[in-house]
Amino acid sequence: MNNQEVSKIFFTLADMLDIEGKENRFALIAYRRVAEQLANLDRDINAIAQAGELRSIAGVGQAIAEKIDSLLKTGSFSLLDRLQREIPIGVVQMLAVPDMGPKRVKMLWQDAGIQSVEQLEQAARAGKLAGRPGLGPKMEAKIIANIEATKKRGAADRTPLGLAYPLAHGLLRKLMEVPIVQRASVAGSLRRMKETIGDIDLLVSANEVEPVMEAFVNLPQVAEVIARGPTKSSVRLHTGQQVDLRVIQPPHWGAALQYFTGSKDHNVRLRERALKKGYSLNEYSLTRVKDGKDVFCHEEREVYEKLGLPFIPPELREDRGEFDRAVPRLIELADIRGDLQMHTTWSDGSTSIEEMARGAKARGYEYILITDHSQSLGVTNGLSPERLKQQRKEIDAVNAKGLGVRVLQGAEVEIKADGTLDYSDEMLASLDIVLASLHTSLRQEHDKVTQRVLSAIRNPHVDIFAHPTGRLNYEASDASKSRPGADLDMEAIFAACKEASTILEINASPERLDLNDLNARRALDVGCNLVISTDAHNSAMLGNMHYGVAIARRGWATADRVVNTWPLNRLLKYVSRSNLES
DNA sequence: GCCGTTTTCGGCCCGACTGTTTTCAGTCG
Repeated sequence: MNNQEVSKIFFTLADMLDIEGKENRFALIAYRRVAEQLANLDRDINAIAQAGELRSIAGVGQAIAEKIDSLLKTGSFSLLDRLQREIPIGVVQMLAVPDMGPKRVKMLWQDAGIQSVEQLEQAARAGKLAGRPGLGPKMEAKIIANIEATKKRGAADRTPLGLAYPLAHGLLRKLMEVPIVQRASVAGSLRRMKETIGDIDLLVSANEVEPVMEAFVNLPQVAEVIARGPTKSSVRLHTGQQVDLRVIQPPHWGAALQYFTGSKDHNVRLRERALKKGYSLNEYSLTRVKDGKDVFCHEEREVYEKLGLPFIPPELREDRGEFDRAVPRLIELADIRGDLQMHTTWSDGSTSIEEMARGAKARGYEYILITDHSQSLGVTNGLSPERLKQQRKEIDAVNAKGLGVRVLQGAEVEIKADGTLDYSDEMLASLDIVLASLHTSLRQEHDKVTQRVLSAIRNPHVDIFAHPTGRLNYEASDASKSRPGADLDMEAIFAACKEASTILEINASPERLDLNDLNARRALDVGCNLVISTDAHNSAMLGNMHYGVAIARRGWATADRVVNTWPLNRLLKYVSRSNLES
């Protein structure tokens, strides 16, 4: 059982106890906090259990540690067994319908015998919900609409970052055109740059609320207004995403931005700390408990300062130790000096080498690495050894033009199903920097695919292991192209990369983001170095770098551990040194 | 159920909006 599966069981356990309605609500909070921690863990839960270190996980005490142990050894524990016997799974699934919480689910299950989302829909359509306690005709209609919307959106209830980011900033630009708007920002998981986004949260400060709300709900992207109050409105876009807008008075900006950026768990920890310092914190201000005096924070930074904390960047606000560990200066986009994965018209890209070089120069880069595909990847027009030699001549010619950016020759070399590489050692030695990656036979079983990758990582000519897991995460409309990553032993991969000085890539392409944040953090803890590359297939895609930087920041990366922040001579020395060492 | 520069018991973050209500419960974040 992996981390995500164990996490899910604790979420479901809390849901079942919630429906049952007998358990102390703080116990539910405890189970949910642990579920959240498990989902955010950067090490394998089985390894932690074997080491007897379960209680080192925040929120895990004696009782939950025993439950996890039992779960990993036997697949269940007694409380879970009992609840699963007593509560049909369809009843729990009703909680996924918006406006259906534990109280309503329990009431409809026990009083009306409704045991699934399908039965809930039938009952609502038959008019059998209205009239029951707390339910009227409006809620009945809403539940039908909610079920329909859920069906329409399908399994993908979260929006990939690469889609949500431009969408949200487009809306924000429109809101900033409203004359009375003073400041505006994205908030929530989007500001934290999570790889997928639930709702898009926007925050605006203005002295007057109504004109902003009016502009918001009338934006052309809005399909439906879900809620509209004096400080907050929620809408659904034609593209399906829910967007929440909060409008606050200018003096509240700092507290409000902090509050609406979350995460929820981060905020709970922060407010606990505030209480210990004698303040109550809400989205408007810090309030001194002893005399009720409000302390306004015009800037978000002041909230942390007044509580005696360093500023915690949004990407770290996940209750993953950010209050207990020293917060380093994280890498920034401006630290990036070059891009070390891109494709050109030589293989499956649509931009020439020279155009890529010019695009990189425009972004202020000092160097780029051309990494067209190797020969066996036929669908991408991968390069034969002969064409690779011809490409070198073109690169030399581009460098001779003095564009102000150094073009290096590399390749994205396929790690074939048997673990061998797609070019001879002699060919690899002729390249400046070599990437190796998986595109085929991703579904090999755990040990086989891990060994295959380990042999590539240990090849002295391989400098970078690119998009390590191979996962793809397309938006819902294109979900058929999505796929989970290979079943790799990441601990073994990280250990081998450290040993061989092989660099691990964070692929900044929005449908990859691979390594993800948790893997990046673990890789850094183990001692590996990273590279952030766009994998651009045209010069516009070089602009995806900021997504990769965000993932690195979420992994607590400093610039020094990311090799494409280094000057070129340091980078080249490093990769040649690693060749010699191995 | 967890936890402790208010430690082994008594606390546990804080508020907005809707619908169904005559003052609030339920849901959501």
